[in-house]
Amino acid sequence: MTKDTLSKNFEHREAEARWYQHWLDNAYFNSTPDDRPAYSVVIPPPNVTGILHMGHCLNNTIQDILVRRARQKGFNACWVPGTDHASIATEAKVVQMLRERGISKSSLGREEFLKYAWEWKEKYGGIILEQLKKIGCSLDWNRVNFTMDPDFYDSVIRVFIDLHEKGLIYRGKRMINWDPRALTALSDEEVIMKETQSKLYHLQYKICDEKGSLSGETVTIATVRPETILGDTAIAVNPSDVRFMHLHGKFALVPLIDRVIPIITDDYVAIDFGTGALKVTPAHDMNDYQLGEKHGLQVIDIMYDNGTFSEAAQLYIGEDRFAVRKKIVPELEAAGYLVKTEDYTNQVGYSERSDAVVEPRLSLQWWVKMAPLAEKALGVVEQDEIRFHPAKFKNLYRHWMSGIKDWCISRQLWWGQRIPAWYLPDGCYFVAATREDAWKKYEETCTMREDETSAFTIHDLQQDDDCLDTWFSSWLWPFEVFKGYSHPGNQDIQYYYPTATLVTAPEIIFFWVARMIMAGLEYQGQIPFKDVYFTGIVRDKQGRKMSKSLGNSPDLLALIDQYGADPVRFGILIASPAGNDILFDESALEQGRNFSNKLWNALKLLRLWKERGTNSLTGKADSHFANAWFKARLAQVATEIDEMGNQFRLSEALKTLYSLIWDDYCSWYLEWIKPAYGEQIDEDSLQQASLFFEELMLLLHPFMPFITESIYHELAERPEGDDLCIKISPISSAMPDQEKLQQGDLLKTVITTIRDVRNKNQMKPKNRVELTIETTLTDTYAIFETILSNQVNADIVMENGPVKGAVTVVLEKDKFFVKAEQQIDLTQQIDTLKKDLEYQQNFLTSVEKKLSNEKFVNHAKPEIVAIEQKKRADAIARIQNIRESLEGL
RNA sequence: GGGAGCAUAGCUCAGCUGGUUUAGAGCAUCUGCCUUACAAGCAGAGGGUCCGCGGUUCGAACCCGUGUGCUCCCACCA
Repeated sequence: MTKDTLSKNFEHREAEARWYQHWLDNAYFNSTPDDRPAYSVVIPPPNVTGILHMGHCLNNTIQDILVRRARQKGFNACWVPGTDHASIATEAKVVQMLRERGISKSSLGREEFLKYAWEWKEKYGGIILEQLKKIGCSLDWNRVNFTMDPDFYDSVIRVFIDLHEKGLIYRGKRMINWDPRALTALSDEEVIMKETQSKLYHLQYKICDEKGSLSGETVTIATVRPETILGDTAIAVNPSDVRFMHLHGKFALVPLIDRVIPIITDDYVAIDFGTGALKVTPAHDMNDYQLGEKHGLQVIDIMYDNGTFSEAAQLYIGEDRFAVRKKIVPELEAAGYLVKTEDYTNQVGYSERSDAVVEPRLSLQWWVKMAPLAEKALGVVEQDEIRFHPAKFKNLYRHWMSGIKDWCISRQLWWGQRIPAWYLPDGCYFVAATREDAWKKYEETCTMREDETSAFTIHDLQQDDDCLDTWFSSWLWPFEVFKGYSHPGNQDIQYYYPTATLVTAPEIIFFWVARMIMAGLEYQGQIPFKDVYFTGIVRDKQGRKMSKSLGNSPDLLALIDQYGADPVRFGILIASPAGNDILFDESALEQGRNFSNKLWNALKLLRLWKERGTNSLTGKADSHFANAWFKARLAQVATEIDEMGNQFRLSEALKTLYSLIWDDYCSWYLEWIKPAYGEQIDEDSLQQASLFFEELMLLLHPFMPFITESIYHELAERPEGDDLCIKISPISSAMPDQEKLQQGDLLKTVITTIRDVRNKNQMKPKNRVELTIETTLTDTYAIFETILSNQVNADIVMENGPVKGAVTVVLEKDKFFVKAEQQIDLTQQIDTLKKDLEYQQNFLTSVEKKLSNEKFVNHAKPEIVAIEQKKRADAIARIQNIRESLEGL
C-alpha cells in the first residue's frame, strides 16, 4: 500500500473510505465467541428516524475508543449496533408524511398505517448507521438489531405477560400526563417542566345552599386556568382558616353555568397562597383529583382527547382549551365574576416529543409496579457491582430509585409492540400473546363458573389498541441483542453478557440505565454491564444546549468532509473532560486537523531520510542519547496513558498523547537526531525513529483510527493482514530509564534557556555564538554536547567563567556565558539577574521561615523536612551563583 | 420548595492521599523567524487575590463552616 510520493497533506476523504472498506473486507469488527476474554459493548440505539448529531458523535467516538483499546489489549471485542423504533417520534414523522400526501391516519386503519410505517423505516431507518461508519465506528455489522425485530418483539410481549403474571403489571385508572397533540399518554419522565409567564385570575363564586338559593355572600378563588371552572366540582378551604369558617358546609355556584358545588375543607389548601380558597377540578389536575378521591367528589371531564371542549363543559363545545381561556376571561369580567388579574410565573408541563402543553387527564392505562424491581437495582449500584463514571451520578440514582413511582407503559399509538391484552364485550380481559391463548385463558376461567355455555366466541376477543412505551423494549437491549430472552442460554449470551461498559448521556439515567439494570437482574439474574460512562451534554460555544429550534447544531457530515473524521473525533474528545458538559467550538476541530497534518509531516520527514539513504555512523554518542531518552520517555508516558484509559479519563489520555507526539517526539527527539543539512542520517536512529513512530501510532489508533492506519502502512511494507486495527499492543513492564529521563529534562531546560538568552539579546538565529559552560556535571554535558551545540547554534567550550563581553545566565548550579559578536546591553543583563536574585531570595526566606518553625520540624514527616532542607541548600547555591555572575560583569 | 454539583490565566480545563508547585496544560495573545517535514509551522515570552469571609492544621487551591454567583436534578401551592 506504500505510495512512492506522499501528498502535501493527509488526504482524509480517500483514506477514510479506503480503510473503512479494508477493515470491513477483513471482518475485523466481527466477533464470535472464542477462548479470549470478551469485551462487549451495546450501542445506545439511536432513534430509527434519527440523523447523526454532536451527541451521537461524542458518545460513539468514546465507545469506539474503548472498543478499539480492548481489541489492542487482546480482548475479543464486540460492539453491537442497532436502532430503536422510537414509537412517538417515528409515528409522528409517518403521520406528517401521510398528511403531506393528504392522507389521515384514522382513515387508513391500523394495518394500512403500519404498512406505511414499515416502508418508511426501510427507506430511512438505516441512515444513522451509515453515518456511524463515517466516523470510523468499529461496530460488528453482522449483529444489527432493531427493537421491533420479530424475536425482539416477541420477547417484549412475553416479558409483559410474565410481569403481569407476577403481579408487577396492572391496569389502572389514574391521572396521567396527556399529550393532546400526539394523542397519547406520557410517562412522568416525558414531561418537561418549563417556567411560563401566566396570569393568576381571581374569580368570585356566589355562595348558596344545597338547592342553589343565594345567600348574598361570595368567595374568591385564584386560578391560572379559568377555562377549567366548567369542570369544577368543589371549592376547598383550609379547615383552620378563620376567614372561611362561616362557609363550612355551604355551597357555591360555578360562574356562567350555575352548577351547585360543595365547599369542603382540607389541610392541603395553603392559607397563605392566593386567596386561601381553591377551586377543585378533579378531571384536570393531579392534586384536585386526589382531593376529589378523598372527598368523594364528582369528576367532570370537560375535554376531548385533543384538548377541545366536550359537551360536558356545557359551553364552548368543540373549541380548543387555549381559545376558551381567551374567550372566557372577558365573559367572566362582563358578568362581574372577575375580581382582579395579576401576572404570575409558574411551572407548566410540556410534552418532550410534541412540545404541547400536557393536560392532566384521568384514564385507564397499564402500569409497572416499580418498587420491587428498584430495590435490587439500587443495591448493585450501591455496592459498586456496577460502577458509575463519574461517581457523582450514584447520588442521583439513589435519590430517584428510593422515591420511585409506578411506570405508565401504555401509549396510544400504533407503531410499537401492541399490548397483549384481549377484551370481551363485557369488559373482562385476558393477558396473552395470541387470540388463541387468550381464549384458552377465558375458557379456563369459564369452567370455574357455574354456567357451562359461554355467551362469547373467540371472535369476540378484541386486542388492546395501544402500544407499549419504547423504553419497555429498550430496557431489554443489553441481553436481547444477544437473544438472551428469546433463546435463553445460547452461546452468545453466555459469552458476551454481562457487557463491559455502557456509554450514555446522564439525561437518560432513569429512562434507560436504571430500567436496564432492573430488567437485566430480573431476566438474566445478572447485571447488564459493569461500568457506566456518562458523557457530558454537547453545548454550543455560549453554553446553550444544541437544538433544532436554536439552529445551533452544526452539520456533522459537512464537518467530517471538511476536516476529516479523525480531527472531528479529536476535536470533540479534547473538549470533553470526564463528567463535564462540552462546549463545542469549531476551533477544536482545527486543532485536530493541525495535529493530523503534524503527523503526516513527521512521516514525510522519515520518508525523506529513508530516501536519502543512511550512513553507518552508529557510534555517535549523541544519537544514542536521543534514542535512549525517547525510549524511556515513551515507556513512561505509555504507562500513564494506559492508566488514564483504564480510569475512563479519555480526554486527558488524548491530551497527554498529543503532547508526547508533538512536543517530545517531533519538537525534541526528531530535531535531536536530525542530520546536518544535506547529510545522511545514521541507520540506527532511522530505525529507532520509525519504530517509535509506529508505537505512537498504535497508542493513538483508538482515538484517530484512519490516519494512524495510513501512516502505519506508509512507514513500511506490511504483509497481508498486518493492520494497525488488529495489532495487539505489546505489554511492556520495563521500567523507564530514570537517569536518561533526567538528562533529557536537563538538556531541554538548557536549550530553552540559551534560546531565550539569544532571543532577548537579539542574537539572530543564523548567527553562530560561543557558549561557555561552567558546571560540575561535565560528564553529562559530554553525552549531549553535539545536540546542544546544534540546537542552540553555538560552539561549546567547557570551562569556568566569567567570559568577558558575554551574557551570563544561571541555571541551578551551572553558569552559562553566551558570547556573540555584537555588543551586549549590560543594563538589561544586570536587570535580569537582579530580578532572578530577588525571586530566589524571597523563595529562600519562605523556606527558612518554614524550617525555623519548630512545630513544622517536629510535626511534618521527615521526608518533607528533608525536601525543604534541600530546597534551602539549592536556593543558597543559586543565590551564590547569581551574585558571582553579577560581580563578574 | 428539596437535593446535588461547580467556581483556578482572556477561554476550556488539570491539579487524584493537605507538603516535590510563592499553581500547570491546551487554545488565544505578544515577540522573533518564509531554517528544504510541517506558516495548518518553528523558537521564545507574558499572563493568576486558586470567588469573598471565617475556621481546622506546623502547613490549605485541596478539609470544615458561611456568604455570593452559576448549572443541573427532583417537586405540578391553585
